[in-house]
Amino acid sequence: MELTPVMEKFIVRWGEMGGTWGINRASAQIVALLYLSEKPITAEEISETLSIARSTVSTDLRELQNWGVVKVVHVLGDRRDHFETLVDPAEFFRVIVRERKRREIDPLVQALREGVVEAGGREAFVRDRMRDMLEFFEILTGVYDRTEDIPTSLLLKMAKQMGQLPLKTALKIAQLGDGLGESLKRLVK
Amino acid sequence: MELTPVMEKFIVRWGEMGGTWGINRASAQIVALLYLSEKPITAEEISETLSIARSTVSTDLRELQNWGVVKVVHVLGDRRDHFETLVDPAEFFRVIVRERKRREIDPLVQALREGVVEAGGREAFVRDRMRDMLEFFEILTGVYDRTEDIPTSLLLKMAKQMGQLPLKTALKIAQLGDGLGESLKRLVK
DNA sequence: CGGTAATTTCGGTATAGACCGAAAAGAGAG
DNA sequence: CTCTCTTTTCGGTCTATACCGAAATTACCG
Repeated sequence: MELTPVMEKFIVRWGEMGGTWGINRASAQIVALLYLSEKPITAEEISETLSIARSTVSTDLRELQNWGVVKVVHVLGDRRDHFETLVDPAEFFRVIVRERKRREIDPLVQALREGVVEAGGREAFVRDRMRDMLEFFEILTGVYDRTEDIPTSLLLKMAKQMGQLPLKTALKIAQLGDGLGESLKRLVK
Repeated sequence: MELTPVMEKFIVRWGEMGGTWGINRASAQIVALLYLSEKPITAEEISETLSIARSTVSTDLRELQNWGVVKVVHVLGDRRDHFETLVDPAEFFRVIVRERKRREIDPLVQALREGVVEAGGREAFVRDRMRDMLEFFEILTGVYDRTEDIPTSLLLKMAKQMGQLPLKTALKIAQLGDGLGESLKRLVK
C-alpha cells in the first residue's frame, strides 16, 4: 500500500499521540492506517506499509482487538486475516475512555475506599483528604455512567448542542445548582 | 516526615497512575505527598520522605509549578521554599485536562485542518475520514470550552446533579436531539 | 564582601517497555 | 499426512526518558 504525504503525516502524528494515550506508537499507527484505508488490509500489508516488524503487527493487532477498536474480516478465497477499524471517531473515543476508566479509575476508587476505612479516626486528616478525592471521582464516574447507555449518535448530538450554547446560557444552567436535577426532569416530562 | 502505611499506599498508587497520565512517577508522588500534608513542606523534606534525589525533586517541583498544581509558600524566618498543592481534586483535575488539551488535542486539530485542505479533492476518501475526525474533535472541544468559564464549584454541583439523574431521564434528555439546545435556553429564561 | 544555606543545571546511568527476528505453532490444501 | 502459508510466541536488543549526584549557581546572612 502506498502512502501519500498527507496520509503519512496523519499516521505519524497519530502515532506520536498514541504514546501519551496509553497506546504504543506502533499500535496507534496501525489504527491510523486502518482508519485511512478504504478496505480491510492484511497484517503483512500493514507491516510493509508502516515498516513495522510482522510480529509486532501481530501482537499489536491482538491488543487492538482486545480493546475492541479493530476487527478481523475474512475475504472469500483468501486465507489471510484482513483487518478494519471503527470508522466513527466518537465510537472509537468511547472505547478508549471506557477502557481507561476500567483499568485506571476503577482500581483507584477501590483503593481510596479501602484507604478511607483504614485511615479511620486515627488519621483524620489523611482520611478526609482521601475522602474528598474519592467523592470527586464518584461524581465523575456518576456522570460517566449516565452516558454509558446512550447511543453514540445521540450523545454526539447532545454534545453538539451543548457546544453551541452561548457561554452565558451555559453559565446560567450551571447556576441552577442543586435545582438542575429537578429542572431537567421537568424538561423531559 | 513519617509516612503511615495508609499514606504510603496512597502515594505509591498515585505515583503509578501518574505514568499513564503523562506525569512521571516522582512528580505524581510529590503531589500525593503534598496533598496529604497538613502544611506546606520543603523540597528537602520531600526528598527524604520519598527517597527521591534532591535534584529530581527540584526539577519536578518546577514542572508542577508550571502546570499550576503546586505553589510556593514562604514561612517567616525560614529561607527555604515550602510547597503546597491544590486541595480541591476537581480543581486539580481541571488543570490536567486543560493542559493536555492544549498540548495534545489542539495541535492535532490544527494538523487535521491542514490535512483536510492538503488532501483536497485529489484524495477524497482520506479527506473525508480526516474531516470526520476533525468534526468530532471540534464537537468535543466545543463542549469543553463551554465549561471553561464556569467556576469549579458550580461545575461540580452540575456534575453531581447529572450523575444522580435516573438513567431513563438521561436517555430522554439525549433523545431531545437537536431540540436540546433550545430546550436548555428556555429552561434558564 | 566572604560564607553558608538553598536551589538548579547538567552529564551520566539505570530501567521500563517497545520493537525486532528467529523459531514454533497453527491452519488449510492437496 | 505432509507441505506451504500464516500467525503467534519469545528471548534479546534498542531507545526514550526518568532519575541520580556532583558541580555550578543563586540567594541571603552577618
